Order: sequence, then structure tokens, then C-alpha cells
Amino acid sequence: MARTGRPREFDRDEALDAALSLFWAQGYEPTSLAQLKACMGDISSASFYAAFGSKEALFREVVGRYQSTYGQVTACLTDGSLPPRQAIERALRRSAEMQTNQEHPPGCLMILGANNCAPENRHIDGVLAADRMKNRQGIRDCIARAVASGELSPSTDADALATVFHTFLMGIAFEARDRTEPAKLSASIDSLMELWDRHRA
Amino acid sequence: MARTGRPREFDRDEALDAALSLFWAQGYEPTSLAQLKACMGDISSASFYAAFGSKEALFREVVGRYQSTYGQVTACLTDGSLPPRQAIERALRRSAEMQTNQEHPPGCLMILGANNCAPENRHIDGVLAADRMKNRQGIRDCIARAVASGELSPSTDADALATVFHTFLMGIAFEARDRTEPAKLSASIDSLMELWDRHRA
DNA sequence: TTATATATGGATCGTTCGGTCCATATATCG
DNA sequence: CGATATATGGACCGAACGATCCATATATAA
Repeated sequence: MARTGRPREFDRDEALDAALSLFWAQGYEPTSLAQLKACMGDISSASFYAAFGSKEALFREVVGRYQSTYGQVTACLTDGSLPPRQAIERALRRSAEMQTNQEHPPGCLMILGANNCAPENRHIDGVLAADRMKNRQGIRDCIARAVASGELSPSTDADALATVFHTFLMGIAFEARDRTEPAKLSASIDSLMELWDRHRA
Repeated sequence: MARTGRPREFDRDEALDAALSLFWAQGYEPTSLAQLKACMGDISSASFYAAFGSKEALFREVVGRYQSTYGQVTACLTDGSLPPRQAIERALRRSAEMQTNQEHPPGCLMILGANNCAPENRHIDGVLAADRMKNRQGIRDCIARAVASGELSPSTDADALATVFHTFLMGIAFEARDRTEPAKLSASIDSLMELWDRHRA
């Protein structure tokens, strides 16, 4: 049984993707309803609110979409079947490649999306922060696994090493936005991964 | 010969510092004139514009003040009299300490200050980006010096290593904002600096 | 004292902000 | 055919935005 009522005249998914790009490029707060409605196919206020509820609700939906697509570049961190070193290296490489891909805005929505916020919008960063903490924990778990398995020396400061990788991962977002070439980032990941090898048992 | 006219009733320097804190905490765009005037001592619009010209002019002045104070933590990168390794380590340590200091907002104004911007304010990030590039170049020069002096192996990929340190330096800003403990950052710097030693000749 | 220069409080400007409302259009269901 | 449900264009809302203006206050200079 099909849905009753007048059908929507725009593609909701396409509109969501357009909003994703705009939020990605500008962040939450500076992105205005007028810009959103324009890039979503010149839809009216009524259509916008009927379909998405509010700017904040749209952003949350955008974040969910980002996480289930672009954000998957770090999913390897929680894939226990992957060797820990490979999981971390892959997360770094895929993040760098994804964030410098010219087909979408540079950088990472989870890191840059709600960075500058007035007090009343501070909570918007909450869902993004949760995502960042998941990555941090994923890196930590990888290192803990490697120490437990004997791959890394028992004297390894797992927390410190995890912070190195995670801080670097966050830095990638800004490098990407500052248009650092992908090749440079890739070479720097080569270099950083030597740190892992230095801690081998 | 003293200045003519009615004297200003607030301290311009104190007001500038207050504005610095607010911009640092919230970034350029989400910080409103109303907030600024309030934190600068409940000054009026007339007083604000007479003293500072515009929101953008104030921000530029704030950036200059930041650079000549807090921003000096990376000045060691361009101090040729410092051993290169020490210059980089010091820049990282001082940045981490400064950015996690509880006496002012967390993170780095140069990195986070104009991160989310609508198209018409995109240029605001220009002066900040120039500062970031100076740091990047400073790190590069340190490494080039170390290779030239024979401290680091001639086979060192200076560009890659410089990108590692710079990306990590940028990441510190996010870590600080996400309230990563200073001790963790410090330990991670210990760890990262081992990468330098690995490249010794 | 008078002229000049600057600062102040406070009203006000036009614009944009996120969001609501309503009459109308267009679909399905009975 | 209604009856019902949803979408649309577009007017409109109050609030906040950055910025300007003006009459008045208060300093120095002549």
C-alpha cells in the first residue's frame, strides 16, 4: 500500500547529500537555512521543515549518513580480525585519502563540523565528540591487543602511543583542509608507522 | 602633549584581552557583537566601533596579540641557535602545555579560530593560515638543518618527517579542546620524538 | 572662555537568522 | 465521487545580526 498524500517533488536522499556537502564545507553554525534550501534544490521552508524537522535534526541525520559512508574509513580500528598494526595504518591511510579526495569537501566532518559554536549550540559537538572518542578507543584497543599478543614490547606505554596516533589522525583533518598534498600525507604515514616497529618486542 | 578629547572610560588592552578569550573559545563567526561588547565591559556600540573599527578589525588585532603572546610557544622553530631536535620538541611541548592550560580557553586560536566560516568570511582564515604555514616551514627547516649537519641520516625523507611533526602539532589543538590530559600529551610527545632518533645518522 | 577633539549612551538601521502558518495542489483510500 | 493525507509556494514571525547616527559629555589647546 503506497503512501497517501501529495508526493514529495524532490529526492530526499539527494537533498540530504547536498546538505552533507554544505555542512562539511562550512560547519554547522555558519550554514544558513537559506543556503541549505538553495543547495537542496531550491526547496521552500515548508518543504524543508516537513521533510527534516529543523536545522539541528537535519545535521544529526547528515552526521549519521557521514558515519555510515565516509566515516567508515576508520571502521578497521574496531575490526578484531585485523592485525593491530594494519588496522591503525589502514585507518590513517584511508582517512588521509578520503579527506583529500577532491570529489567532496576536504577534512573530516566529525572533527571540523561543529568546531566553532556559540554557547547555545555547543551541544551539537556532542555526537561528533562521541565519534572521536570511539576512534581514540579503537586505537587504544589495537595497541593493547598488540602488547597482549607479544607483538609489541611489554614496556610499551600503550596510552602514549595511542595518543600519538590519535593526535596525528586528528591533525590530518586540518592538513587536508590546508590542502596538504595526499602524497605528502601518505609519506608521513610511512614515517609515523616506523614508531610502531620501534616498539616491537 | 597628551591626547585631546574625552578620555576612554575602559581599558583598551583589557577589552582586547577579553575579546581574545571569547574569540578563542568560540571562533570568529559565532562570536557576536553583543557578546563581545558585554565581555569587554558592557561597552556601547559607539565605543566599540570608535575603538576597534569593526568585528573583523578587532579579530585581526586579537590575532596579532595572540601571536605575540601565546603563539610564541612555537617561536623556537625559527631560532637558528637552537639544536633542531630541541627546537621541535620544545615547540610540541610548549604548545601542548599552553593549549591545555586552564587559565584560558583550550586549543589554538590559529588553528581553530576561523575554522567554520560562511563563504563571505572565508578570507578571515587567511592570516591564520599564513601563521600555520610559518610553523610548517619552521619544522621543515629544522629537519633540513639536521640533515645538513649530519645529525640525521642523508636518506631521511625530510618532507615526510616534517609533515609528521606538523600534523601532530595541529592535532594537539583538537586534543586540547577534547580535554585530553596534559600528561597524556606529554607522554605522547616523548613517544613521537623517538621517531627523530630513529633517523639519526 | 572658546574652539576642537574624542567618548558615551542609546535609538535605530537594513539584513539575515531559524522557524511557522496557511491556502492551495496533488496524491491515495473508501 | 468524496474524504483524507501529505507537499508546495510564499507570506510572515520575532529575534539577533553587524553597523551607523546623533545629541551629549568631557577632555586638551588656543
